[in-house]
Amino acid sequence: MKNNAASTVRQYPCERCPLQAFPHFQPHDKDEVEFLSGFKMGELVADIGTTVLGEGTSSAHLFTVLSGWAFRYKTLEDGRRQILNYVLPGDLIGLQGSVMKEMQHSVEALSPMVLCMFQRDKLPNLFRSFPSIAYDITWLASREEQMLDEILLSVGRRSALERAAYLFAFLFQRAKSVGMVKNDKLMVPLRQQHVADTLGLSIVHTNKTLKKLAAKGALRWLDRGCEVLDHQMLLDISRWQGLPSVPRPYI
Amino acid sequence: MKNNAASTVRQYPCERCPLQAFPHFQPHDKDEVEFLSGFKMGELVADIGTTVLGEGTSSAHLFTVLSGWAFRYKTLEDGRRQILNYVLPGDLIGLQGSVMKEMQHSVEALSPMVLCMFQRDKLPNLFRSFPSIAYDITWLASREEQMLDEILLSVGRRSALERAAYLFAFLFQRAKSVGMVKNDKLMVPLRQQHVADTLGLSIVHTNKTLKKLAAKGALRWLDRGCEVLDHQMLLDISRWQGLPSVPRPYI
DNA sequence: CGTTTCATTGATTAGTCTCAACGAAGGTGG
DNA sequence: CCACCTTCGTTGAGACTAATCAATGAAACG
Repeated sequence: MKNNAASTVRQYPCERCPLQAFPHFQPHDKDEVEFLSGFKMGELVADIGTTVLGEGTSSAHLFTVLSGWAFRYKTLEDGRRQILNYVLPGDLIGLQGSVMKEMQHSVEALSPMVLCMFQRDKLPNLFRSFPSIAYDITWLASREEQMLDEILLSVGRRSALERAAYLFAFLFQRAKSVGMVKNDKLMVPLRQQHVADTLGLSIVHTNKTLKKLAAKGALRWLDRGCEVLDHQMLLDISRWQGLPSVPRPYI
Repeated sequence: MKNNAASTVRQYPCERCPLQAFPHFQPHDKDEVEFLSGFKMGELVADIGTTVLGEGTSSAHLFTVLSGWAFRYKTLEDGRRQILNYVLPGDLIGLQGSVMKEMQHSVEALSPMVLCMFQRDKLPNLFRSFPSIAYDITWLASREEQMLDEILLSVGRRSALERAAYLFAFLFQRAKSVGMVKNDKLMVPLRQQHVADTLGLSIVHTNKTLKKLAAKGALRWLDRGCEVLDHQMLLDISRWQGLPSVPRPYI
């Protein structure tokens, strides 16, 4: 809930975008990099707990995550919160705010983050000048929808244990594709409250469910956050076949 | 589950697109209509129960609904089904299949439908030739994401009664914007099984929940389908403030 | 007119929530 | 450096929500 000061610098020129390093990220050609370089306004460095984008605001820029974790969420009037999805490097946020009137959800940092910041007014110009990048944006929007479809299936129809297993298998796969998995293990910077608000469960029942997964050796809960230990077991428990592994764009 | 024969005719030229009639649908200019006319391959007429798009297929065209109701869904291996969203006139379906490898969900007709069918290979060309239409497609993708966000919030965090009320308030608003609401009442062509699979509840509990809404006078269950009677009551019960009412594009 | 689909209802069980209390770790201010 | 406070994770008990099982009637379908 904090809204920490966030500095705006420019550490990574687009020619040396850190996202290039990841295997299935499709490279841009020279013209595109040049255009994006002008489209980019700067970088936003955000601390843990910073609200990067707030529901109801229309100001909003468009961001690509360069490093760090965040989550998207909505709340009901009485405070009940639902986490909609997680945001990892290469993900685009704020498109809703750019394309529609205003944001209908918020985004909060789970770890220190660096974000690449774009000017939303220039989006129509981008569509005119660089159809290939416009297509990439649509691709990313489509992927977000696909992830939401899976998450909704999970929350609606899987049992608590399956749901939890699905969540960590999902995060593992996404994190792996951006080089965050070391030694086939992953550290996820979440509180149990985040897990509960993702799965649509109470915090107490979430705790009991996580204990079961830990007892099976699928993961381990640490002081603040959790370590995914056995990705395959999580896939088995959730009966999920995993994300399609295809080359993906980024902007 | 039926896959009825579906005929392909061309009853509505783009210049006389039936979607023009709806108040907040943004009109296209002449150039756009001309282009869309070439982009359009024909019309698909689908019966109740027809699978318009199937999970795992990549063939898939891109469709805009001209009339009728459908729903998008995913299933788990053991048959548990989650309905992800409903599809009404003006909605675009099959974008995932066009942009990514293949469809990750299915779409089934709830009523007789007429769909406008586009050739997916021409999508990159559309992005090159008509950035304004490309932008509209992105707008529609963003709107779908926004709807999914709300539905996920509902399934994850609302009680059974609130969830059911939200569903019918949501359908009422969407249907109203495409002229389906007469006399402030709406007929929704659903079985209780559809409602259950949308809300993530069992059919028995869904039945009991719907009875409560009916007892309050918010809706009425008929032989096959339901009539929404009191939209305001549904809004109150679900504590939902409704969809933003803004002009929207269509293709 | 038999068969299937759909809605309905009651009884029982299972899963999840709420309430409550406590301990451990980390942060803060004196 | 210590004392206090807050946050976070953990656990048990009891209450409640929703699932499952089972049976029935009504309407649609062939």
